[in-house]
Amino acid sequence: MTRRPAHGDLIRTEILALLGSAGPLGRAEIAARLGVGAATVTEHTRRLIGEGFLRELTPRASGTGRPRVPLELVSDAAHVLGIRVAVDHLVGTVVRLDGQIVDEFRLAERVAAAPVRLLTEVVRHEIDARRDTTPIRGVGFAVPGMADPEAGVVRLSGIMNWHGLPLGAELSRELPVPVLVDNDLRASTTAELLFGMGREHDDFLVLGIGDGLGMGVVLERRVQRGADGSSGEFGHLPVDPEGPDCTCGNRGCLQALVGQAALLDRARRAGVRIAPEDGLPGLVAAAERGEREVLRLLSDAGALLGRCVAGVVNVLAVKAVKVIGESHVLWPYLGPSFTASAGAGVIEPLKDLSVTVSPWRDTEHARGAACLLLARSGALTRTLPH
Amino acid sequence: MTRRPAHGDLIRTEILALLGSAGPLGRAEIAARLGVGAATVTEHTRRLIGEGFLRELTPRASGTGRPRVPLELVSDAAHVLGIRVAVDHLVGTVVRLDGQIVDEFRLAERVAAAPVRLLTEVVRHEIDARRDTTPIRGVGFAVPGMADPEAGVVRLSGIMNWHGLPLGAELSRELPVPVLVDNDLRASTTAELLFGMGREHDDFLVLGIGDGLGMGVVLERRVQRGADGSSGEFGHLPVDPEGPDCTCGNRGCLQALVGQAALLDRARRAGVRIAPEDGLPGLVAAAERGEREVLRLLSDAGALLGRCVAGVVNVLAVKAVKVIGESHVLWPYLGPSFTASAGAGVIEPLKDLSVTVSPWRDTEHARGAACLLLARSGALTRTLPH
DNA sequence: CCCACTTTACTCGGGCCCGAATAAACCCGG
DNA sequence: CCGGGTTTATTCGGGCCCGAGTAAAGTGGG
Repeated sequence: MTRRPAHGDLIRTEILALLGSAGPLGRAEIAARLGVGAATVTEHTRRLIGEGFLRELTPRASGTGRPRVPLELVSDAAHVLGIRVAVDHLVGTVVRLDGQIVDEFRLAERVAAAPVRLLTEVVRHEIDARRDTTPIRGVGFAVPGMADPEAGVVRLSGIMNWHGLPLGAELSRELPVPVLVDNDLRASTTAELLFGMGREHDDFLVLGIGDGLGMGVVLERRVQRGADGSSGEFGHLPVDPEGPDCTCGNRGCLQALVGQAALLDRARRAGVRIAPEDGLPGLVAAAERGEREVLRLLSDAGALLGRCVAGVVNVLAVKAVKVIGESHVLWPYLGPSFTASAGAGVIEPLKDLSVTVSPWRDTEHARGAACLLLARSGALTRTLPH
Repeated sequence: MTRRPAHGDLIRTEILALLGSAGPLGRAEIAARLGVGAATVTEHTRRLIGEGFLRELTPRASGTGRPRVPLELVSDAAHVLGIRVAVDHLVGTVVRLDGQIVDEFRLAERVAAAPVRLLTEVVRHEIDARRDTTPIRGVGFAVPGMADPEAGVVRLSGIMNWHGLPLGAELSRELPVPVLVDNDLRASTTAELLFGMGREHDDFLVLGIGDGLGMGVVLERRVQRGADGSSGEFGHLPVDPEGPDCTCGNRGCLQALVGQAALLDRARRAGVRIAPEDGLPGLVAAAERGEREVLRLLSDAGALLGRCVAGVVNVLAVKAVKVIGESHVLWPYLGPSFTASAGAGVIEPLKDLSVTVSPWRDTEHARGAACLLLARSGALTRTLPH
């Protein structure tokens, strides 16, 4: 019976994201596209203009009728910082209101042992360096593992060895700006909702293929979190009770069969020569060389992935899937069988399932982390530190 | 960007359902349990009392402080009719505000060919018969197949041979009360949300085991519908690409492996003697006799089901599953392996997944259909026909 | 018996969203 | 150049929800 707040400013956020991705629009068109009353748009835009987030352009007559007044997002009115925390490095991005990255950096630090101290240091440095230009209005952190964004707690991150770490609270104490923490894939899912798939779909899945396999779920334009923020553990979908042991303690998880490590392992055991130090690139290279075993392995993996995704698609009846993650470089080899198998496994009314893959860089989760802030535009207007 | 209405009166509905299942409560306690402001409860209860749906009981001092004024649901203030439409019969229930069934009937009619005429007739008769007692305020229909409750259209029901049948619109024209149409499992899921699992969980799954296999999904106290209301097709989860053909046209669907028909078929092929005319009871009898093959078959089926459910649980991070459907009579034989396998397939933080089975009768979907009305209490207060 | 104290319930002002009515700003044709 | 038509934007009143403050109705101690 816990009534979960829709963490306010939903329409504000939608207006900003719409103008950020679809360019200047008149108020009437904003209302139409968002399915919102015209009065609501007038009221919100008035305030957003006052806050400097929007700007009116000169009216342009469009044939007949009163000319619309296009509203433009002032993209640089606010910047937010997004940090992706990985096991052996950090990626940071400075992101504008329209979701575009204006700056990025990478640090080869292992933060697992003393996350609060190290992250505080990095963020403080970045905030200070930008004090004289567009100031940073908030920081988002994308972490691997199960993170509860409401509480700002990392419930369980095996790879970081964190258990119930109250990262949000501790960083909030140290930092002069709002702090949000979420799972890395959900962060990128949020970015998709605001600036990617969300432009065309209210319901979609985000399949994250990388070290692990994750699934972001968006239903009715809400990123689903599940109990304690532990949703999206697609990699631990049980596939084969007789399958190999998984890091999670169970057997035959999807990830233990077609995760990155599993693919490498199986390729090597099939006799493919991949040097220990170049994992994923080695696999790609082998595929590019046309090694039969690798191609078959990847094709089978794609088919299995497609079947599992089809299962989720059938249950939730979504019409679109976006594929992201560092293993996207394998997509030329996974994709065909994935698409075929997903199509074959999906019920008739969903046969036109759209599967999208787009270029992926390490910065994407960091951008997603920044988008956590943009998704709660209310956080952007808190008073800045003096 | 379609903004979906939360089909109003959400709090009204929650108040009625809470009082219907938890007995008389003071306003303060209602507010606390629903996580709603006290002012909101005052305002709503005032109106509900005015409408005759609630009644104040005599204040009872509870130790110290101002005595609470318990509010009681006037269960018989309104009745709704719920009709389950099955391929070879109809089940009707008259349901009170608290979700209890006050009357039920069963008709061995095949309505597939002329549904509007037959259903109109049945409902009109029932409304007329009750005109002098508590009048019927609305009718819900639970149909097999994909139904879009917003539009009231049955998109696709193979078993009824309906394609895009606008049942809601046509019945609305013929009937003097509000009409709602939904998929049968989602109807029962709605009943669970109001009066069952929903009392303890905001997020849960409803596994429907019967002729087909379905899955109702409740997230953040909302019954998910998916695109065009076609969510929940758990039975067509692709399990084995080499598996048997399924009625849906694909191969190796879960339902083709462990649906009722599949189980019967496999039992017979394993040499178990079950008369053609007693399907499910025959299977139960064989299991009760302790036939090895049947027990193993059912145990394997339970394990497979549990694994598939675990997959969905992992992705959505729900903490509870309710099992309903006519095959619940098999649960003594499916259940143990189901529970074990679901537990084994679920990630660590979800290991305490609660699996509940409760007695099931044919009337349940009909009750669910009635609950569709109760879930939109606004529909109950439309002016009655003269 | 009256006065703190506690708990419950209500009132009030404000925020947010909407639909309908109104105003604004243009086109064009006579 | 003026009024009808059209599209855009704003205003206004109402519904719904909330938090904070206030009133109500009891208890128990001095």
